[in-house]
Amino acid sequence: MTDSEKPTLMVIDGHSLAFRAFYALPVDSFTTRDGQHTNAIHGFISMLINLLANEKPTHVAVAFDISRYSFRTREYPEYKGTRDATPPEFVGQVPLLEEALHAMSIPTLSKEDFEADDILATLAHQGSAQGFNVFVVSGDRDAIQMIDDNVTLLYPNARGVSELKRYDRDTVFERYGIEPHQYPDIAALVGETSDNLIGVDKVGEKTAVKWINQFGSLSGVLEHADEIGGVVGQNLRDQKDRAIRNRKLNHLLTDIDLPYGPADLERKPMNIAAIREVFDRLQFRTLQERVLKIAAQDGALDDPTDALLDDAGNGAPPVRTMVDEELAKWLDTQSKQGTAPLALRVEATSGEVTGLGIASETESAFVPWAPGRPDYVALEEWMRGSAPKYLFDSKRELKWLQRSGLELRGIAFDTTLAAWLLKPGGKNQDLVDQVYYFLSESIARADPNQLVPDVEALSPATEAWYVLRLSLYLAERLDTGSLRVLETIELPLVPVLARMETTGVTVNAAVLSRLNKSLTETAADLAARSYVEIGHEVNLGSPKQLQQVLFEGLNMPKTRSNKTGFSTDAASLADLQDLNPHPFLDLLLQHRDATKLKQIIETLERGLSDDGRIHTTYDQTGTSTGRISSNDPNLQNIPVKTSVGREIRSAFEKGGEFDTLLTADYSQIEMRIMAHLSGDEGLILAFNEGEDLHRFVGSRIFGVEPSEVTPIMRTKVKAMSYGLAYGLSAFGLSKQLRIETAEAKQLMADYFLRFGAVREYLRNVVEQARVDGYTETIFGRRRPFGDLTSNNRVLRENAERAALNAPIQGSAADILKIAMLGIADDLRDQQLKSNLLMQVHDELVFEVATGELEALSGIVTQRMGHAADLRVPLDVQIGTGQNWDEAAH
DNA sequence: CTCAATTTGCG
DNA sequence: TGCGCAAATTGAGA
Repeated sequence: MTDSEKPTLMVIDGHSLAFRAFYALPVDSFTTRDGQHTNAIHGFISMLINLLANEKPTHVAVAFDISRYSFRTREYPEYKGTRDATPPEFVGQVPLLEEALHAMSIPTLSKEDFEADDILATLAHQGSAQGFNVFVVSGDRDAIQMIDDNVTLLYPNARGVSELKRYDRDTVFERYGIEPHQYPDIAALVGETSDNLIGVDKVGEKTAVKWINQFGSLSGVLEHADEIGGVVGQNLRDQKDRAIRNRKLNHLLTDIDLPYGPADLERKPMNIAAIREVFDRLQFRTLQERVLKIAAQDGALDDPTDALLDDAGNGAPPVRTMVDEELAKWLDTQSKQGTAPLALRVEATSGEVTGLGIASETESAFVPWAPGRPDYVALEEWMRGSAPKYLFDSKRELKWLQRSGLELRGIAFDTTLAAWLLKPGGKNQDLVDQVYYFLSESIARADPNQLVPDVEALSPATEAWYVLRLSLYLAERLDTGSLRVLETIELPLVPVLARMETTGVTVNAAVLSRLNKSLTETAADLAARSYVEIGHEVNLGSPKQLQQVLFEGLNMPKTRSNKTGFSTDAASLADLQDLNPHPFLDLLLQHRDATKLKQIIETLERGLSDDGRIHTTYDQTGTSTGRISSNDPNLQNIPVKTSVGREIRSAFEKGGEFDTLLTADYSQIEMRIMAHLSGDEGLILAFNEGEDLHRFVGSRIFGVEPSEVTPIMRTKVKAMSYGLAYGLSAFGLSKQLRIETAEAKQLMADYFLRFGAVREYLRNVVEQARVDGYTETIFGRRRPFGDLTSNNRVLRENAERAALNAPIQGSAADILKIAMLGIADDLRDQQLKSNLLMQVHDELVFEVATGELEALSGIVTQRMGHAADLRVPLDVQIGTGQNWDEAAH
């Protein structure tokens, strides 16, 4: 067997290489948005990719130390004793690195009481004996002893891990003048500072090599210690115990028990979905591409050709194309087999349905669809009947069906919603991702950019079969609370949201256009005036250029710093205006205001359809807390706080044939939920008294009559109350109210003195979440939290604030959703023509059909007011008007 | 062209 | 050193 035919085993010392990467790469440049440091992971993976590409190992493993303690520290407690505590920024990266490696299907090894080096030595030893070419990758010089004719050491140079130097027998000889196996003898005499092993005084590498070459080995040297003259000879005789101890400790074990031998470490196809997930989380974009490229070269599972060969027929029932009687008969048979659900997958081209896939666990049918075709009576009956159907992204497909004139009822499962409930912070996955992620099977992803795809897309029928299997799997995975949220809230909400999107909301283009014109002038005027103030033009929209103007040109005091320098946000500019008044600052703020409003108007204008209405898309899986989000365009951030903002709202009108617009919103729902969840008697009383909340709380805190609460007091109390549910600190409160930190602290103390159960509750939420690993809303919606136990303070504290907010925000979201369902039911049952148009977290907007105002406001008040049974009432405010601004109260 | 960073709108 | 979002813009890098 020649060398090139031999299998190649590569074993890597995870800690030593990651640690070198940690110090070679700047921490600041490798940090995720959440504050997780990733420089060591990045450096390591980058190095690994190069190794995989260059050395093409057939077998790979990475070894990690479990702790800094091993049998060596037990024998000699000072071993490695001089090492500083491992930086916490590094420690947190190791588990993530292991995750990344597992996604790449690279096994990691560690063994209690042994060091990674011992694992490496054992594998290298076995590999060499079993006919492997072995590469040892380590930043520890002791690894030199592993080198033999079959074992090469790759050792990082001073510059980090980007370049590795190859050491084989010849190189070692050139460098040290000895055989590799003699290296520990040299090191024992010289000592190893980094391991806190002191050598024989005055003996350096030169002397040690000379002696070893003269006497063959350390024991030879010690035997002949008497023959060595001078001070070094005396030192050797005096200090021979050091050398013996060092030799014992730097001997790497080659016979420890491991779960895997070299042959078990054969490289396996990478898990593409897992790579995407982990690398997305780490925010490694370029690296992800490089890894995926390698994965593709290696014929990983998602390789298109592979997928076709392996999976197209792998378990999936053959696709039967059905029409007419055959289809009718098949559906009939299916329904006779009891209530066994079928999965439905809709195929559409530019919104028009072209085909349907229907599948049971054992059969799948494709139904070609063309508009106006008869003979689908049985199909349509099944679709609009209550027979359970399982779907992927049901809202989208439901809308396609409705556009093509097809009714669909009985949506009994949606894998998109289920996956989200399971992991509400995760990325939205497409069907291919889900199949890979949950079923560990790969299906081909047809490239939509290819005119002539080289991968045949799966039939909707086969896709439906996957949807069915995903549904069964996900239903198993969901806890009963989440399953109840899915069945009683999320699934019934699908048609409600679909309807809202399809209905859209009328927006007056003329109003928008007039506003746009006026704002364009205002902005230009403000810009020109601001240029005069500083003597030159500048791009007011560029924070970078503003930094130059403010901090270099005008020499203003430095504001809060961010990644690109110093902040120029509104709060910072307001601070500057206090410290260093300048007309430019006001003009800039006003210009920002005008351009922001203008931008929103233009987004709305672009979103306006031919029917004169804006059709947003609600993302039911867009948040971690249970809220829905709105996009294309976002109708949940339409200005309201300024007069120009309200003019924008006034462009939102009732449809022509409707009477009026009606808005309904919850007042202080989050505080009410806080009162309910905490059981705080004071807060509960406040809501039951029906008095102005902030006035009531203010009177308690400041010890005055409610009527004596001044506007300033009320503002402070309001900020305090709202901040509570977000984990606001005294510092943050002082910043927001522009008061001294001490006063903010006092305010918080006074608050908790009167409303102690609130603090107790907030503490408990976080504590419980730390134990459970998740938080829960009143209705059982869960949000997982891993970082509550993180060693990284930034990560941990961010998680703590999110955790104390999640049940509050999430329960509020649940409540409004439940109200929406009730309202939709009533509208249908009473056959009202009024439409639910928009949802803005605690507000609903309707257009009211002629004569329905009384009925509708009754329904809305009732359903919203009784969506949940809390220890405090839910207060609903209703307003009407010709447009959204007028309808506000 | 894509992406990160900044800023700002809403609840 | 305040939770949850979407969107636009700038500027850097591929």
